[in-house]
Amino acid sequence: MQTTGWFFFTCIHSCRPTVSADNYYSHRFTRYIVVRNKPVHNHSGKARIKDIAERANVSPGTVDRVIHDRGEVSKKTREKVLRIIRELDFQPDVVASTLASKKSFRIAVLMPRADRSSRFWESPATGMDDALNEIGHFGVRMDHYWFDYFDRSEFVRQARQVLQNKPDGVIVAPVFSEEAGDFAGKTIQHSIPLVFINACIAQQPHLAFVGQDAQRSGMVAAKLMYFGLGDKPVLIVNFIHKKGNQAHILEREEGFRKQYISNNKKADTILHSLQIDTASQTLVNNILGETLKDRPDIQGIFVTNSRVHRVAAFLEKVNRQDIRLIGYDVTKENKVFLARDTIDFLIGQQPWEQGYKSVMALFNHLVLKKEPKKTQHLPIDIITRENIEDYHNNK
Amino acid sequence: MQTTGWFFFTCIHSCRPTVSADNYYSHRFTRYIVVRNKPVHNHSGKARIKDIAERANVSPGTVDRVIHDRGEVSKKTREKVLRIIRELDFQPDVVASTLASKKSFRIAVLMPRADRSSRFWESPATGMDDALNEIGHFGVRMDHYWFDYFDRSEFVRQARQVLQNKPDGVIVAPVFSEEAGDFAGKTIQHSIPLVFINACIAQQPHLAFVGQDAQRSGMVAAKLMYFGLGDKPVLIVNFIHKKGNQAHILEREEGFRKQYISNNKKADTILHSLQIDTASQTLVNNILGETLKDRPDIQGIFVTNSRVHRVAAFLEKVNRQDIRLIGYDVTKENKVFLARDTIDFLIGQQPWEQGYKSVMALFNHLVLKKEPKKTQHLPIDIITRENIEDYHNNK
DNA sequence: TGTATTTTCGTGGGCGCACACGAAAATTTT
DNA sequence: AAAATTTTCGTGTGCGCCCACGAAAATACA
Repeated sequence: MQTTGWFFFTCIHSCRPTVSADNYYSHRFTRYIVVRNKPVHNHSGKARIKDIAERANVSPGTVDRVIHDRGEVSKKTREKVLRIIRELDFQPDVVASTLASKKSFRIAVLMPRADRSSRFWESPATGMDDALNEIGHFGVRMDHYWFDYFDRSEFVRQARQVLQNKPDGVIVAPVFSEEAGDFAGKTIQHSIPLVFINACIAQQPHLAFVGQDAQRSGMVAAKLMYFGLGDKPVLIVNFIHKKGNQAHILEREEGFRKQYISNNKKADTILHSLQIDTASQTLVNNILGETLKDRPDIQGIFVTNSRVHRVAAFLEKVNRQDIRLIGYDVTKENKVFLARDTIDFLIGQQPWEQGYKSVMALFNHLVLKKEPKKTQHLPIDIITRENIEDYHNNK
Repeated sequence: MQTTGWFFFTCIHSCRPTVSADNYYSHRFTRYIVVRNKPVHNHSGKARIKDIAERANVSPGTVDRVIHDRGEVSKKTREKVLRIIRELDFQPDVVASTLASKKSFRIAVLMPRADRSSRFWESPATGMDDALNEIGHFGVRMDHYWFDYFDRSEFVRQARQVLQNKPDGVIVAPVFSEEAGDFAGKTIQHSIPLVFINACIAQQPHLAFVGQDAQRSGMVAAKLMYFGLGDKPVLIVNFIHKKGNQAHILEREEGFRKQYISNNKKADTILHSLQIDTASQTLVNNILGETLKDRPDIQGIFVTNSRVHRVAAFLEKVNRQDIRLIGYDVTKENKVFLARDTIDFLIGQQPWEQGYKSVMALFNHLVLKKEPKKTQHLPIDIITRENIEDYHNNK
């Protein structure tokens, strides 16, 4: 890749007109003339179907049939062609191929819509759009099937729609893990490649998973908390809707606990865990208020998802900004409290990248025929008041 | 983008054979027949050169000449064609265009080689390679012009080489800002688009800058330091080679100071700054040893570049791991100390992304004819022992 | 051995665009 | 008004691959 530069370029342009010695074969009867001493590759340095055909003494059509496994080729020729393909390391020209086939790929995206309760899913969607913009020329199309983050039945309905429409590839956010598992199973049956975004159902076969290592993100949070607090007691808050199924949120707590305990030299570190199943600020205030009355020694709070702004609002209300607060995701609400330093750190999931990379994974598979990395863990971003602007800048 | 899905796809495939009603024009004399009521777009939904030609009553060749501003078109026809192009919102098909033109673009990359003193530049190179892999089909080539990070004259020599070879686009790491400024000026003269990577010379016109906001990264470091230390004195260490010119490294210190002071409520925060111009560990030990003897109250050290591992080694030697240590970049050496918690945080620059995005910026400009974002600030990564694995995972 | 099938293959016409070539129209010169 | 230029334009070929069509070769059957 380093040495193909200037000289080579000159060569391309000056030599081209004289090199194209095509049509070595002309008729079925005369068969093909094997041209010895002819360079393996044509001027562009890459073997073409025509080159293969010449070498194999067959027509381009036959080579094409072999390449696409379209049958109608005798075993013997097939093998000869395959051998030569390997010999010349033939790689079909994606550009020409796209142009000729005019085939278009449809990617179905099954993910929560961004609503007032959380705008989180806006960013992945943007990332997907941006990716599509770069590769749309290859005939890749995208269809969105949105569902409400808390509406299990809508998920199921939309999933059914997706299957009915038989897309060429699927991206799914497995918010409801059981139903998503079913869905994943079915895509496999139809041999539709599937990419998990944001969370993963490891048991189900999939083309790729793009998202964060939940447990490790919890560990990072613990690290930050410990850095600021040392061996002081910490409260963990899970906002979990009882109908939702958020395995990866629990993993975050697990990671946090593991790390925090291992950091602490003293044995009496107190980690208190709290489940809150409500969106009402008043109720949150009550619950937290009582908890803090019970344990006035609590110096830090870790919230395992983006609803950390609820806790922040509470802390400001009771004037306890001294308590260290760490949560997830750069949302509009959280940004306000981060700016005021009530929230100390947010853990970011690089949502834009998640969208971008999921599309790219499918693109690589469908168009370029290259297998993407199966697990694409995104960096765990730590967002502070100071770096938040960059975070959104180029997304 | 959302609504082109299934139905449309069906349409493409079932309608295609019957739609292609070409050759509406046949001879110069008969002129072209204006077909009324014919749909604006062809079956694929996008206008082609041929469609323009029909509408304008000219031949495809003429349209082509207009599109490429190749002259030989009367003013009147030219304007008519342009009007119709706008009307139909014609966008040339990049795929077909690439295939037909067989033009190749050469990107010249002028950046430091990764050597034993720092492997940092390995990652951007990888990112570039990976990007090239995705877009190489469009005839994009890349040539590297490496220089030694400390060798100003080699930079100049290589820069001259680049200009001599007249590439179609340039990516440069402006390590020596004066010389890089000259170079940038010259690329402009030759109207070669230029992308700054890692650091930027804002005065020079450029297509894009991909890198970090240096000052803000210093602020983040300060935030972390303050989170752990509160109002305690901190030492800032700059490893600056006197011959090098690293404006952005000084910006990091500036950002750190600004933030640290604003965080502190007390006025007596001590920030002590130290310049070290040597690679020798022994000398580093001596200098740091004396400094710490002078000011035993120092509780944290901020190192403004990747040579933080020197300080870490010292701290371990004198058994002062209690001192908080923050530096830059995930290098092999730094990783060791991060794993042992001697280094508390590393600030990452997403080097892989820097490489990837610089190439993509040029690709967008050269091939897709879309202007990339001019300033692409990457997120400021905070790397801890806990999240370091992900950081390298998919790069 | 001759005919009907089935298998295996070659050919040709695109895909949308770039570009060279030469011919027609417009303009200038005699 | 005819000839010589210059300007403007249409046509044809090809980029590398896909795919439909039909024809030749191989096999089966009578």
